Amino acid sequence: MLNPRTSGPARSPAVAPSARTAPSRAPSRAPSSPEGFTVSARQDPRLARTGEHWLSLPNPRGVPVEICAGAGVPLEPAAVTEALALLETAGTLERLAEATPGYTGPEPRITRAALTPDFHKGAGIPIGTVLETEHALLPQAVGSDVNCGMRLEVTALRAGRVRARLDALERRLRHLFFEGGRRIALTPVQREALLRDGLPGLLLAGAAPWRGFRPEDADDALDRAHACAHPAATAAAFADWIGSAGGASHDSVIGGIGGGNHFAELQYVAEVHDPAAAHAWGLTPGTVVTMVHSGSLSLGHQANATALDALRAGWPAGLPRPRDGVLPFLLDERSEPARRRYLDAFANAANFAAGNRYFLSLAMRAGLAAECGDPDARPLYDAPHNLFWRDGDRFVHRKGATPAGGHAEMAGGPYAMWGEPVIVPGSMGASSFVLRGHGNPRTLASACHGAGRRVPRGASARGGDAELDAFLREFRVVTPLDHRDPVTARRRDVMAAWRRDLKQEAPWAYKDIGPVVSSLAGGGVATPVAELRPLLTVKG
DNA sequence: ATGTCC
Repeated sequence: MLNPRTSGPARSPAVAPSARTAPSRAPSRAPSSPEGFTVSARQDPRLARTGEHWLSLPNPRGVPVEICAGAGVPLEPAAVTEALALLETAGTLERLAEATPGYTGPEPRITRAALTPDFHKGAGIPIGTVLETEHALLPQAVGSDVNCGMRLEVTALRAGRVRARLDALERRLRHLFFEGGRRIALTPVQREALLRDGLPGLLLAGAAPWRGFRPEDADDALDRAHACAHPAATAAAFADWIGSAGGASHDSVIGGIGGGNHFAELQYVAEVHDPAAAHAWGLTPGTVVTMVHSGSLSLGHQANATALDALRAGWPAGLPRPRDGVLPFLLDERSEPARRRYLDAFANAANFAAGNRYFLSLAMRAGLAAECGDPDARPLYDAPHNLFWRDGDRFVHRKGATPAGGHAEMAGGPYAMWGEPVIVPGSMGASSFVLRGHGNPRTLASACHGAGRRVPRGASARGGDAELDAFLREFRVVTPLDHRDPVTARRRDVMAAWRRDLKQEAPWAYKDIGPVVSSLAGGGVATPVAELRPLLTVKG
């Protein structure tokens, strides 16, 4: 079922995403947008190619670092520099253990790292980093949008039915998401249940019948909870939100999409690459799905800020703070109270994010139900890409990297047969992919979380007006602003800000998804199951 | 990515 237009070595399952070519007027490159942020891997002498789909990053600390990226993936030298700086944290850990009074624990270490093909520069640590440590926890290796992730639901609707109702759906979803239509009622007791015990906790505690809710959602949440439900001892860090005004009738936070690259999208299965797995997962051609990309809004930021404040305050006097600002927790007794506060707030934020993706999916269900008939939507997966996983004193941190377990990692659960669903969204207007993971140890069983930014934020704000207009003519984008409304469109200041933000997320600000997905497939990290194309995008 | 400060 692979696209015959793709040429490539027979060994690498070739993927030809139709994203760049299929929507005939879609801008695939932007001559006016700034270039020069990325190079091909062979132009960066710090990288060593070890295979068709693999590079290594030799470093003075001798930490094994594998990068999954074929020759066609553009890489950002600034992000390579950032990755090298991160590895110096190994030295920080040594000095911190020595300088911490009474530290007698095992030597804290960075044992392994991997970069996914979408990696690009982040705030201190590249987005697309997988980091394994022992006896040390790095909040910044998760990122401040704790449990940002993807949720995919498969509906019983066909693309034709949705396409015929797009105008009405657009109005309906605008109302649901941006005009007070979501009306998600949560009592303080329910908010606390969500933050402490996650979505299963909330739904099993006796869910209110929100629009779109199905009783089976509780079972689904339990079945699929895995790492997304983090029990927390307390939700004290978020007492304000739990008890905030609005309470039982309306919540102004939950149900928000967020900004940046976050979205909720109606898509359909355009191509099947792995018929057996696609059939098992309900991803048959023409099937409509809802895809949600969102995080913990302000909660993760608060958790992260709390941790960093504690780390700075407890930093040993006389030990210089690392230049890159990456501060680790040691697993010693002295840092335990602060670490506990962070772990609880982290768990609260992670639970909020997964719950919020559920509520965003409910809004999509409600919109579909009102315009197209019962979508009978069932979650395929909720995949966190900013999170850490703990196994004793070993931590696997993923920042902008998504789990891609294989049969072994998924044994005993609903994904044992085909491996873990890996949701890789393309840039706006482009195809997205569902893949299945193979548990490849070279990436610590991780895949990328998207196409990856190619042009830094801010830089991409310049130029690209013609391309943005072409994009907006081609694709249906629902935003808080109706740019086609004559009154709104006359507010030049408002429209300028809106266009600036949208341009930062435009297709030309991102890498092509094709070589990225081909790297995952060829490298044996995850193989494509189905390709999805957008019908309607809701942008926060 | 976030929501807010000057």
